[in-house]
Amino acid sequence: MPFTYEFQRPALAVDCVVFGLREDPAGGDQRLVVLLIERGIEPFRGHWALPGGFVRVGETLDQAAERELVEESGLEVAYLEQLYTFGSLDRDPRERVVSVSYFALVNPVQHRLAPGSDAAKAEWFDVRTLPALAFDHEEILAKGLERLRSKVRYRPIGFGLLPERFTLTQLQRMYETILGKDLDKRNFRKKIASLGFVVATEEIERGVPRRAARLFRFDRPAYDALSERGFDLDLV
Amino acid sequence: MPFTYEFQRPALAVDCVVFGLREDPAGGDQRLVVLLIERGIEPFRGHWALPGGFVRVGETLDQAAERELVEESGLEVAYLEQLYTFGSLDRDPRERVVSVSYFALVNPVQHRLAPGSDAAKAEWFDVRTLPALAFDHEEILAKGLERLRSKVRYRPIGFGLLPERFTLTQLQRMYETILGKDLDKRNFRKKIASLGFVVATEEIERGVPRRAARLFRFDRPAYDALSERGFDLDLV
DNA sequence: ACAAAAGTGTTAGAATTACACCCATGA
DNA sequence: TCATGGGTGTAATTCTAACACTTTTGT
Repeated sequence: MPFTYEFQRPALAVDCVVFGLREDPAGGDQRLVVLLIERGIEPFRGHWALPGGFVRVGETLDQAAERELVEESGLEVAYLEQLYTFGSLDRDPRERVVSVSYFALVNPVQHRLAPGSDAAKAEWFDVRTLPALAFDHEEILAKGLERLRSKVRYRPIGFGLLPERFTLTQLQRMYETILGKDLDKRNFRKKIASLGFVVATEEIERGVPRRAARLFRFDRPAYDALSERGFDLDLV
Repeated sequence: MPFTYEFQRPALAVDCVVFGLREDPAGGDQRLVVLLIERGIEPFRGHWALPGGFVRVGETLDQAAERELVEESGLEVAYLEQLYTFGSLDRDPRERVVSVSYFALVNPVQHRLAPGSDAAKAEWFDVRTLPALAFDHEEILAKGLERLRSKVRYRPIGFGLLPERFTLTQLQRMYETILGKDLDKRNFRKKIASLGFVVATEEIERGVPRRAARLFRFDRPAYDALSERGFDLDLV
């Protein structure tokens, strides 16, 4: 080992803030939800926590985050990005653990959860009514929410929360749910149309008890081309 | 140790992308410069690298970043924030090292460098004409530049690159240098005046061979009050 | 026929951009 | 007196925000 003794090798973990959208069972409202795991082992056994775990040998940080999500919940994420690294000295009561946090979005078909081995159970919680969390996970979650709310305004990440094909009303409701405010339907559609990377498909909704809406999709190549040439979106 | 063997304890380092502004000796141009260290030890001995080093026992990540800056260059930073954590497997030829990168701004009076012990020498480089860097430091630096250029547009961090008291022309030139484009003097001043947190002092420049400009300062309490009530700036 | 959401334009006000000259100072 | 940057306003244009009714479809 070429390093002198005073350098530390803290344990290295990843923790994931996973967001989804869910229809409120009572009332037609939509809610922003986050995935939590009930811890099956100490410390904080029985407490709710963000899905996560230790980084393994030969595994990058991104890989560790994705693996933990699959292991603990069976999820495939539509969007994953690194959030922030938490390194206070006493964030884990066992010993020093540095945690690299991630921010993930999953679309509605993924919401069926298959809890894995080291998690007692996994559940979606409305971000406005969270239980007390283990470790410093409240701080991590707050950082994730902040990132979602700011980034969704200028990058097309919100599509990760929707199915492949979506209606403009679904798209608008997604923004309304994340930003916590109502948007004007006509102005919203004007803006979306002007962007050029939300394109109509030939399909329409099926099986709805009303006039069926046209389905749209996010055209990533079109977006990439635009953002290459220094394009700025400012959605909403 | 409560952890099973397959978990890794990579060495943990911090690396800092430190920006400053410098007057071009030839021609009145201003340049955005970044601090690099010539490595005095292997690996990459003799190569230029970002200032940084290993995190010590009992030291948070932020503390490690600040300490490294003082040790390697004698700098006191005006602004420091965490940037991104790099965890590819082979970024260090010795063994796995995970690096938490930081992004720092220093003001001009700090530009006198006092190289420390484990750095052969420290020097400022124009960001447009960088040498080849050690490790994955080019990637880290690119991330830092990207962060600076995007964040400076909506947060008042650019003041970290200026002296306490500055003229409006200095402020404008700072934005022009970072963003790489010219701004209109009258529109720029109108915008700054409308923000309300760049306030005139009683002082004017001294010792300049021309009409002296009024000095302004950044009023942090005024900014904090504004940004509390959901204010959005959109500088420039 | 009715309920429920889909779809569609215009106008007023606000914000942004383009643009040029006189002033004060020190050398 | 000259060179240098300091300081200032207006008009055209673009963008944003407010606003309501008709259409389609399934029950």
